Parts: sequence; C-alpha cells; structure tokens
Amino acid sequence: MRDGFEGVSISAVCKETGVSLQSLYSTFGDKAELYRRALTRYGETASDPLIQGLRNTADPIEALRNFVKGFEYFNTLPEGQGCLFTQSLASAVEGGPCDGAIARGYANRIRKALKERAREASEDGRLTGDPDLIADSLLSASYGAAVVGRGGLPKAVITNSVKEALKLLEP
Amino acid sequence: MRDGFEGVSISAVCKETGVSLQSLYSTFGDKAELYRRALTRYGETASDPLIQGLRNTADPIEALRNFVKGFEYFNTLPEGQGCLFTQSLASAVEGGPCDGAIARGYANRIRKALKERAREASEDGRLTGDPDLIADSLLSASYGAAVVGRGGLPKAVITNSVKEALKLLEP
DNA sequence: CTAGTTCTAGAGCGTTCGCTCTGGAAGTCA
DNA sequence: TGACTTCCAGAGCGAACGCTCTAGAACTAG
Repeated sequence: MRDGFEGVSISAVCKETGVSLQSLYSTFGDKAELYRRALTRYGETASDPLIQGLRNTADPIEALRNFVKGFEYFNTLPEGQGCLFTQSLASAVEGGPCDGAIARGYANRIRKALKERAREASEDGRLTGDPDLIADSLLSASYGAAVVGRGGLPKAVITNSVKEALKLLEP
Repeated sequence: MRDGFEGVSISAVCKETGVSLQSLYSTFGDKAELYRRALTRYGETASDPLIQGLRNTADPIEALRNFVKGFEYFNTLPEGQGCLFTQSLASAVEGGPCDGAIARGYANRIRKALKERAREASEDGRLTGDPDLIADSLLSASYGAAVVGRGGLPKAVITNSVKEALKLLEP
C-alpha cells in the first residue's frame, strides 16, 4: 500500500503479510480488487471514525476543531506512510484500477459532514463567515496536511496550518 | 508522468514522445534519472515562475493573493493531470527513485518566498495575524487544492477554499 | 565519391510481473 | 481407518518490464 497500486507486487504482498498466493487470489480475485478492498477497508478503519467523530461530537465547533487538530497526526507517521485516500486522489487515473472513485466517495461524505456541522455552528451564531466556504477550506486543508506529512516537509508547516485553521473556528 | 514512476514504462514513454529507446538511454542513463530530470524540468517550468511571481510582484499582499488565486488552475486540468510535485510528495518513499527530494526542495523554496512576502506585508501593518502561520497555511493549502483538483472532487471545493484563503489576506 | 559519425528500428537479454495449476500436507467427520 | 474438503508451497505460464546490442539508414566532412 505504501507504494501505491503499481509500485507493489502481489508476491511482495504475500511475503509481507504471510498470506499465501493461493488464498489471496481465491479471496480477492485479482490485484485490482485487492487494492479496492484495501481502500475500502482503509475507509472503514480510518475515515468512518473520522466522520463519526464529526457527527457525534455534540458541540459543532468542537467537532470541527477536533477535525483540524487531527491534522497533527500526519506529523507522527513514519517515513513513507500516509493517507491512502490522499495518495489515491493525487495519483488518480480515470479508467485505471485506481481511478480515485473510492477515495472520492469518502471525500464527499466528509465534506457533507463538515458542511452540516459548520452550518449548525453558523446558525448558532458561533461562526463568522460562510460555513460552506469554511467546510471546503477544511476539507482541502486536510489533504494538504496529508501531502505535507507524507512528503517529509518541516513539521512546522502542519502545526502552523492547524493553528491558522483553528482561528477560523473562533467566534 | 501522469501515472507516476512505476505506472509508466519506458517503451510507453518512447511511443508517446516519439523519442527512440536508444536516444533516451544515451541521454538519461536509466529510468530513475529520466524521472528525476522530468521532475527538475517541471520545477523549472512550473514552480520557478510561481516563485518568481511571488518575489517580483511589488505589493506583497497582491503577490500572496495571486498565489492563492492560482489554485483555481487545478480546476481547469483535464482528467488525470495535476501537480507532479504533489503526486511525488503524496507517494514519496524514501530510498526509492522517487523519494520526494526534488519536490521537497521546491516546497521549501516556495515556503521561503511565502514567508518573506507575508512578513513584509505584516511589517507594513497590512496583515493581521502571524505571517509565518499564514505562509505555511497557504503552502499546505496549495497541496490540498492540487489533490482536490486531480482527484476530481467538486470544483466548488477549490473555489471556496480560494475565497476563504483570500480572507486571510485582507487587512 | 568515400570515410566517419550519429541516429534509429527492432531483436533479444534476463528478470519480474499477474495469475494458474498441481502435488501433497493438514484438518474434519463418519 | 477412509473419504472428503481445505489449505499452502512452489513450479510454471505468457506477457511485460528495464535495458543492451546490432544492423543499417541518414547525415556530415573532405
């Protein structure tokens, strides 16, 4: 996964996971399907909890602030690891096996959740400015942070971005 | 390039560019070097002008605003095209041929230029808030916009992010 | 023209790819 | 025990990979 769809071979996956070649093919069919299932799984374990966190935090401002603070996570990853969806979107080729569809689906769900909470905060009068602009700004910022973290740019870039983004969420 | 380092074969490059296999190898040596040269070339044609624009625009606020407005560019790209550096950083694997070093170098140069202009604007009293935070925020936002554009997310995400970022650059 | 250089199309090298197939070990139930 | 299923290591398939090599076309210089 670290190396993307083309960058890794099936035999490497077997070696790394200890799963036999046979099991792998009988379970997933082919490499493309394995990749899609991995992305789906990643969504379930990484993005779904994120969306849950956005939705379930009672206070909308706190929900959004927690989302932004989560960007710091990308400063803690070991070299060569990062958000699979960001990598998928940044390398998306329509028609190919990794066409970004799964990552795009999750992006739209996160976007929707962000908008809902931002509008909620706005209606409560606790957010100055257009909530839709802020929601899209935070969504885009999350991808930016993922790239910065994975790419090994100075950690201050993310830290500073978080600080700045949090200012948007102050009354 | 569209498909990253592993995603494209040398013979595909020959077919696409019309350059003979021999010429290609005698000029670049091997595939990894060709990739690095392509990235360097991309920096010269895409990022250097960007940095020049940041540096040469007399008014620092206008320079930063133009940088942000440039994000809209990612809304105009055909499918499967985008910023090579963003793709490189998002897929960076240290030790591999595409370890992100070139893209990282350009990132730091853009970051430096952003900081300089932001500080300048701040010293002129035309920027509220910490210029370093704003500079890193804009840098990160640029990568976010590149991902959003390449990934085919709704164009409004970038448009809204630009609008919101421009608000940071108002007095 | 000839001699020398530069370029290219394409065969071919060894390797690895995604994927299939087979032989036999291991486990299950009677 | 014996019939049956489930599993896995590894050989092997055709294709594509990165890269090299060679024969000859195209060009230049004198």
